[in-house]
Amino acid sequence: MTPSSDDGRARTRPAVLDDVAELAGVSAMTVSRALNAPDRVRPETRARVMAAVNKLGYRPNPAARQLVTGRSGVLGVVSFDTTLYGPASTLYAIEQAARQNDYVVNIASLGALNRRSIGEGVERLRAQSVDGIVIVAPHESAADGLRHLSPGLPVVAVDAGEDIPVPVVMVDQRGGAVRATRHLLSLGHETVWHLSGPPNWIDARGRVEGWRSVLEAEGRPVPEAAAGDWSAYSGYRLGKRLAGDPSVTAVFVANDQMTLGVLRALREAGRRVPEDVSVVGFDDVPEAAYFWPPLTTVRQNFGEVGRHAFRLLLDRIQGTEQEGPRIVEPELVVRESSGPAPH
Amino acid sequence: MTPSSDDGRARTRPAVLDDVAELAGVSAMTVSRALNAPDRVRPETRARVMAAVNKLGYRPNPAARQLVTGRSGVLGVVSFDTTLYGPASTLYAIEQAARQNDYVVNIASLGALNRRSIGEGVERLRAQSVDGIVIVAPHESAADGLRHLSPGLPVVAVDAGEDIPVPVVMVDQRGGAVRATRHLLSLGHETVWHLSGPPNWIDARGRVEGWRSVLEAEGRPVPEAAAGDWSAYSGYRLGKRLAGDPSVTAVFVANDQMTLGVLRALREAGRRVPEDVSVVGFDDVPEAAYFWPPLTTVRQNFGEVGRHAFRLLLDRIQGTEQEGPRIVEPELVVRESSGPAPH
DNA sequence: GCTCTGATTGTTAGCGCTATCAGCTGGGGC
DNA sequence: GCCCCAGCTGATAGCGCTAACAATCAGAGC
Repeated sequence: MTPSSDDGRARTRPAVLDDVAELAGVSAMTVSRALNAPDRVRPETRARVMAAVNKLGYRPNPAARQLVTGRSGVLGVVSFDTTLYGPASTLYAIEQAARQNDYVVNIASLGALNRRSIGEGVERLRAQSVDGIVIVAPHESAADGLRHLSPGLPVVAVDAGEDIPVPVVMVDQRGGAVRATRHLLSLGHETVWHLSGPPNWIDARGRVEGWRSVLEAEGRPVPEAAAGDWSAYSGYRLGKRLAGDPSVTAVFVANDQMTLGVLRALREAGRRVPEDVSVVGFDDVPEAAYFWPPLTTVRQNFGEVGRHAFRLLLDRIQGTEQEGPRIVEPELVVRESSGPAPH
Repeated sequence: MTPSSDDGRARTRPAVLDDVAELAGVSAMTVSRALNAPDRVRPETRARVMAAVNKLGYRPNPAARQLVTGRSGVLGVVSFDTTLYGPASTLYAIEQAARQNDYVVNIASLGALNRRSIGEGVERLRAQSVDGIVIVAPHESAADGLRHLSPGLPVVAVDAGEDIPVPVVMVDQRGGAVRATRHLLSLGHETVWHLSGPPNWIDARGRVEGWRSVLEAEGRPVPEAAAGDWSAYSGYRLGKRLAGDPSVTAVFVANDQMTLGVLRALREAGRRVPEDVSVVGFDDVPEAAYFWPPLTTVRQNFGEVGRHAFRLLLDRIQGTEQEGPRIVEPELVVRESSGPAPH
């Protein structure tokens, strides 16, 4: 199992293929085959080789292997701020999927989101000879950056909108927003206000579109949407403005963090949730069920997104261009922050 | 800047060192030097080489370089659940620091925390020939796993407790808990209850110790601490029990997520915060200021932790064994969830 | 003029592995 | 008996790069 230490001599350098070959009494090539294509070696020989491998604690040198095969077994993930729940969860899912397929994951977090930084992230990974890249950056600059990619490396994107020269896995933001808005209308609210995410974020846009489309289809007044920056602080600030307007009875907020701020603003203004105002968030972060009141929100299945993205990338790397699912449907989770419209 | 495409011929294979050498009219070695040790090449020659590099869009092959130098420029980070705020922030900081020093980061997230999984994570990274590893796993099993590491690879740990055969960067959990507890006592509370994290987590233990030590030093009654699992749900469940006991006027909770659950439990029981019960959390997640009421909590500077860990690892890789700071002091952030004891 | 020195460049070899083809064996078909 | 083929193993070469040493050259010193 572990390198033997029972032979008295101190270990000088790590074992290489030739050491194993010598110990097993075969050629280096046979060792290589025993490891990489076991069926092409007689079982008995294979057993001898494996014994030698274990005895010496041999580990293949990936650099040498890559040099000759051209593949590294490493995937790159370019992402913005992996501290946020969404990107972190997606990254996590990609990493899990990658591990199960014997890939490791190399990350390039971006300090800022713009076309240049995306390009830099990709270049940094490419310089490491990754076999493929997943770009998690649901921002319009990402779309922009993706159009200027140097070719020759499999790339897939997550939540990058349409009109992109690479395959994209996305959550149906629009659909999620539609569900949230319909839910509020179905509770008797005359219309629904919206606090959006930053307008240059792809998913923020999708949510605005979904929300607006429902109101328009139903012939409801469409209040102006104010944009936050995803933070609880921005939700609080915008929420204070909304709280002062007694005609506001239903608010759909772009994410759960902002919603937390909105809830506080409403409370400070003495408006009860859901009796006076119904609130619906987006994401379903693990804490959403413990907000006060427990938050009705739209759950994004980031795990599924990550797994699809990995699968799509793997297909491109292997040239097996089967079309996997690329749209993940979010799900409305009704809790207590939404209720019947006050009369 | 970009590979030239003005030469008419279609690009067949990526340029290698010899291609650059030929175009520049020098030997391969000179190109290598121009790239890696610019002062050892005449400026004029260097300029010719760089021109050829740009013209061909040449990128060094890291596998080939690694094969001969023995260094990969890759660091590994082993971490448990990078979805959580703490690990995610630490990872992020490590990655940023690594980037600034021309390292890239490979991640190995663990699905479970036990001795075997830690070993597997390390092995997986080691199999990729990383130059060093940071282990972010503040769990007793990590400590255990660290004692069984195969040697020969620089490793540092984050929050791994004492008694570990590798250098450790840690947040002074004890100190943070002491500050939180003293703060509550200073507000006139007779004693402080504690809801802890899982007992086999190193930092959960440190917080318990700090809390207990203050109560003992002050001769206050030491209530039994109940253990949660870091989740808001567990905080809610444990909080309900505390909420039923009217003698409870001050609670120190092991992290902010659990605190969110506690706040909800108290509210449901009709106990006001901070008028009836003061609550202090730990971590200062970005949302803590928007809890209701805004949360008094202990801020951990994960960024600093990550940077120190990287620096420490780099020192070990380079053999420059200067002692950097290894303890990061957390800071009490007083907001509105703590107040004077009721009489 | 001649040697010596330092700056610059080139040559050789090899890092550890696998692709490719060659060699060897034994058994089946004729 | 002979050939052929499949099954297994080995020899050789080379992936792209850099460490180590060798070679070259101009100018300094005598």
